[in-house]
Amino acid sequence: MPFQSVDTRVDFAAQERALGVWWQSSGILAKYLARNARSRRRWSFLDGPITANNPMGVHHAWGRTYKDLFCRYHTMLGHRQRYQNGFDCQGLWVEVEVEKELGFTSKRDIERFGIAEFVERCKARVLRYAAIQTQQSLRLGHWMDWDNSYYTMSCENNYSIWMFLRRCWERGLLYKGHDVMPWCPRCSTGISEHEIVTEGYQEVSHLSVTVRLPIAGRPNEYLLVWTTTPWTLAANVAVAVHPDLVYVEAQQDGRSYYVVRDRMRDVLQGKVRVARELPGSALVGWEYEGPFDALPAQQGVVHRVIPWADVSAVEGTGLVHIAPGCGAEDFALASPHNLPVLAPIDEFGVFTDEYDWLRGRHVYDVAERIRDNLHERGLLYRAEEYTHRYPMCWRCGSELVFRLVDEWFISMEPLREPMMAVTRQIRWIPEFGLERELDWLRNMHDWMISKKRYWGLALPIWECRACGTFEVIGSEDELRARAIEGWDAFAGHTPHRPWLDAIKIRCPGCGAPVSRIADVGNPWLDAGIVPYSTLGYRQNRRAWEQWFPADFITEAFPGQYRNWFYSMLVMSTVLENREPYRTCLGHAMVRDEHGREMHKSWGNMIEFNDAAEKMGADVVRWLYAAQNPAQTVNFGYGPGDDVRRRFILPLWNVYAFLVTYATLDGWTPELAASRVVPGRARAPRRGPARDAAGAADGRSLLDRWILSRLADVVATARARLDDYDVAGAARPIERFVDDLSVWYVRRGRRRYWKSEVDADKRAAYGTLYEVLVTLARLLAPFVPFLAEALYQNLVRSVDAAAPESVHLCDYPAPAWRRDARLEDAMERARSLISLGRAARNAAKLRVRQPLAAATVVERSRMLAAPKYRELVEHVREELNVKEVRFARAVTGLGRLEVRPRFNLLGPKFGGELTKIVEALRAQGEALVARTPEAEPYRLTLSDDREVVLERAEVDVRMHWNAGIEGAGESGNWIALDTSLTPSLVQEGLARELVHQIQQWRKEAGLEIADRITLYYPDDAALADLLSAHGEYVLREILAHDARPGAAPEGPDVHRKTLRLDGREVALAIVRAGPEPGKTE
RNA sequence: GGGCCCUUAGCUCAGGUGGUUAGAGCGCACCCCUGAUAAGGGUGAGGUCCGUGGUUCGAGUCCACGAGGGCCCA
Repeated sequence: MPFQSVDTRVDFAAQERALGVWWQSSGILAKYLARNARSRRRWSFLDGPITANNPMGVHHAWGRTYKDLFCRYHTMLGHRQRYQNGFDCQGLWVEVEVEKELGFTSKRDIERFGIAEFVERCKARVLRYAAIQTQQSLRLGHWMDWDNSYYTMSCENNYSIWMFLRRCWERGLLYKGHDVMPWCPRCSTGISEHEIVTEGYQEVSHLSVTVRLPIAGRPNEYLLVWTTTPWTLAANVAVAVHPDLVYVEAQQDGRSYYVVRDRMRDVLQGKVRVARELPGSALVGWEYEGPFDALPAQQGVVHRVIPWADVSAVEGTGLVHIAPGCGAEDFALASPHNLPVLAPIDEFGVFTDEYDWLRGRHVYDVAERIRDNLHERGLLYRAEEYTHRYPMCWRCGSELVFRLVDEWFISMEPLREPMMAVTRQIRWIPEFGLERELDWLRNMHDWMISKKRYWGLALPIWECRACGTFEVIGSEDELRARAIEGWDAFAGHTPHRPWLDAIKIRCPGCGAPVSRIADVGNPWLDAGIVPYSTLGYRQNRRAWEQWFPADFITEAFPGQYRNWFYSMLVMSTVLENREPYRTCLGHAMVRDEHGREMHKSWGNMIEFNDAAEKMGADVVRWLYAAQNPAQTVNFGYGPGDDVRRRFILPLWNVYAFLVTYATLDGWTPELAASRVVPGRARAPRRGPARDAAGAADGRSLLDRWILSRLADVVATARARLDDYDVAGAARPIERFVDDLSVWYVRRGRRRYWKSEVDADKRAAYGTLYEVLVTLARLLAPFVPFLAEALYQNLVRSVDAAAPESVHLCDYPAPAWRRDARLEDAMERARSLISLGRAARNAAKLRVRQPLAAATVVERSRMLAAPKYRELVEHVREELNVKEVRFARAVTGLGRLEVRPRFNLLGPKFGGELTKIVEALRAQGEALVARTPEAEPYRLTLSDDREVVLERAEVDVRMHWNAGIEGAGESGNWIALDTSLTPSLVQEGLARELVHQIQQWRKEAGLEIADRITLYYPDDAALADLLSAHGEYVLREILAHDARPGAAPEGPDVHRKTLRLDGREVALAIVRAGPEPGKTE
C-alpha cells in the first residue's frame, strides 16, 4: 500500500476532529487506557479537580497539556496508571451561579425555594458542566479514563473528610471560634482570609467622617477620630492612641482638639493654635462621650482612651475609633482592655433591634444618615468622599463588612512544624515553590473550615445547645450507630444538607438530643482529601499504598500554594504525617498576547473552543509546552500563528515532501536499507546503539549527521521529561525540526529528484523516513493529533502489524550513537556558508552566478580532512563555486588592518598609546595571524616591553585584494574569487534560463513530472548557450529536446517572451506527457 | 512592612555549575531560492544584559544595596 497523498494546505482543526472521532470509534482510547494494566511499574498522577461550574477556559489548557503530556509519556514508557480526572463540585461558586439562574438575591430566597431542591440544582449544574468540560478536554486531546472521573461531591469524598475531621477532633485540633471576620452581606457568609485574594480588593469611594467626641470632665475639649465606615460608629466603645507618639491640644474656634502632631495640618482646616504637646500616654484612660450613646445597645458603655502600638500617624487623626464588633483588630483589643463587644448587624448586613433609628437599615445605606445625625448633634467636624482599596466578595462582588461570628477552625500551630517537614520532602518546580509554601506555612493562621451556606460538605459536627459539648462523627457507620432520630429521612440520600440535618444523636455530656451544626465546609477540604478518597484509603490500605504518594501533580501556582497544594499538606500531615505528592509542578498565569490580563469585559478573552477551532489543539498544546512554566504566558492567535509557522508547518512540509517523492518513486519502507520497526519493539535497551559514524549502508554524511542529531534530541527529550521539564524537551525538538527542514531536506533535495534508484537514494528515503517516524513517536505526548496523522500514513498504511496508533507505541530511545565530531564539522561548514553568503551580499553577486573559487582558511583544519569531503561539497554547492580551496593563512588574499580602539586603549595606557599604535601598525598583521583564538594579543613594543591587549581593544579588518570578497573572523575566513570569465557568465545565464522556465512551467500548470519540448528562436547567443549547457538545461526543466524554430500549434503549447541578459527571447514549450517511470 | 519572583535587541523571550566577540523568533532593511511554492531561505542593522558597589585573573551569571514591575502574605 502506498502512502496517501499529503496536502500542504491541510485544515489542521478538521483533521484533529476527524482523528478524535476515529480514536473513539476504533477504541484506541480504551486500548491506551488498558495498555499497561498489568505492568509492574507504576506512575501515580493525581489530578487536581477542575471546578465544574463553567466551560473550561484556555488557561485550563495549560495545566491540562502538562497533565496529558506526562500521562502519555509514562504510558509510552510502559507504566501502569490510573488516568483519573477530577471535578470539583461543592462550594459557594456553584451556589452563586445557581442563584443567578434562579434570579435569587439572598439566602432567604434559597430557604423559601427549599434547600433540597436547591442542592439538587447545584448537583445538576455540576454534572452539566462536567460533561461539557469532558468534551472540551477530549477536543484538546486530553486522554483520561473519562468514565471514571472523581467528583468531590461523592459520598466517598465527603465521608473521607469526616474521617479527617474526626482525627482532628480526637487530637484536639478542632474548635469553635468567636471572631470578627470579613463577611459578605449578600452571600450571608464569612469569607476566609484565604479567599480575599489581591483581586478581592477594589478601588472604591466611601463617605468618610471626622468626628469630635467630647472628653468627660474637660469642657470644650474633644478627641478627633476619623473613619471610612461611619456605620461602625454605632458600635464604638473606645479610642486608641499610640502611647509614644506626640499629640497636640490644638485650639480652633473656641474649642480644643486632640490630634497627633504630624497630622494636625492635614486634619484641622483653617487657623489653629497649638496650646501644648503631650505624649499619647497622657491621653490614656480619659473617658469621653461616644458618638451614639443614646442607642439602646450603648447603654452602660463607658468609653475610654486605650493605648495601642499599631496606631500610625500617616492616616487619620492618630486617634483610632475602636468598635470590637466591627473590625478584626478592634476585636483583638477587646479582651486585653476589657472592652464590651457590640455586634450591630445581622447576617444580611442589617442593623438589629437594639439600634433604634438604625434598626432594619442596611449598612450600605446608612452613611449619609449617620453623617446628618452627627451634624445635627454638633459632633461632625468634617465629611468627605474618600477613595481607598476595599475588600470585595470574590464571588458576587459585594463590599465586605466585618462582623462578629461563630465559626469552626482547625488549629494550625501544632501542625506548623510537621507540615514544614513534610513540605521539604517534596520536589517543587519551579524550585522557589518550596520557599513560597514554607512562607505560607510560617504565616498561616488557624484554618476556618465552616461556611454558613447550603451546598457543600455537611460538617459532621454535632454540638449540644444545652451543655456545649460537641462531637465529630467520623463515618457513615458511626453515624448510623449514633443516630437516635432522623435516620429514615436521611437513608438513601447523599450526606448533604438538608437530609443530614435531620439526624440527631445523644449528647455524651448531658444526654440531650443534639442536631448537627448548620454549617457547610470549606471547599479546599473537598480537594485536599483526594490523595486519600480517590486512592481507596478507607477501603484497602495496601492498595492505597501502591499509588500513594502521587508521583506527580501540576496546577497553576498563584493560588494553589495556599489552596490545593496546602490543603493536601494539611490533611496528609494529620492523617499520615507524609507528603501526599512527590513532585509538584506549578505554572504561572495566562495573559493575552500583549501581556494584558484576559477579561471578558475587555474583549480579549479567548474561549477554549474558539482557540481549538481557530488555531488547533496541537498548536495550543505546543504553545504551552514550549513555555517556561515559571513565567506568565502570552496566549493568543498571534503567538499561535508563530507556533504554526515556526514548528507545525515546517514539520508538515517535510512530511509532505517525503510522501510526495516516495509516491512518485514508488518507494516504500520495505525498500529502506534498514527497516524501522516503530512499535513495541524498540531500539536496543542496552548495548551499543547503531553507530551513525560507521553506518556502512550507503548513508551520506548528511544522513549520518541527521541521525546523530536525532539520537541527541531523543536522548535529551527523555532526560528532560524524566525531570518534569517540558520546555526543556520541546525546545530542542523545535531546533531539531528546524535543522531537518532548513538543512537536511534543503541539502538533500536532489537525492530524491534524481531518476535513478541507487544506494544513495535508498539511504535518503530510509533516513528521512526513520527520522519522521521517530519524530512521530517523540512528539506523540506533545501534539497527539499531528503525531497520529504522520504515524497512520507513514507506518500503519504500509505495516499492518505495527501498533494501531502512535499512542500505543513505545517512546523512542536513541537508536544511533552520536557522532559529535561530525555535528561539529557540519556546524563549521554551515558557518562557512553563512560567511560566504555575507561575502556574496557584499559583492552583490547572486548565488545563481557561479564563481571560480572560494578559499577557506580554517584554523582547526577540520573540514580539510578527507573524510569530510562531502561537507566541503555542500559548501561548494551552496555558494555556487567551482572549487573550494584551503589555505593556511588569510594573508595572501589581502591586507589585514589592525587598528587600536582609542576609546578603550586611551584610558588604559595613557601616554604610552603612541608606542602601541606604532607597534600595531608594524606588526599587527603578524600578531593577529599568530595569536590563537580566545587569547588576548601580546604586543612587543619598540623598547621590548610586552603589553597585553584584549581582543575587544583592537579592531581587526580585512582589505581584500582586487577580485576577492570575503568574510570571517578569528582565524576562520572564506574568500570568494569574484572575477567573472565569459564562460562563468554564460553558465550563470544557463541557470537563469532554467530558473525562468521552471517558473513558467508552474504558471502553465504543468505537473512536476511532465516532460516538455523546448522551442527556441534563431538567436546566436542562445544557440551558444544551449550548445554549451544544453544538457544541464534540458535535465533541469525536464525537456526531451530543445528545437530551434517555431513550435507547432496545439492545446499543450505555451509561448512566452523571457528577458535574458537584457534581451528578449520568445520561447515555446510543449507538454509531451509524463516522464516514463515517474507516472503517478 | 515581610516572603518569593522578574528586569537581556523596537516587541516576546533563551541564556546548567562564572570563561572567546551575549543568542533566537517576530518586526524592520536588503536580498536569494523557485520540484516543500497561497511555501521556504539568507544577509544586515539593532544591546548601558535595570542601577551602584563588591567577590574574582574573569560577572548577564555569584554577593550586598538601591530602582521599577509581578505574585503572595501582613
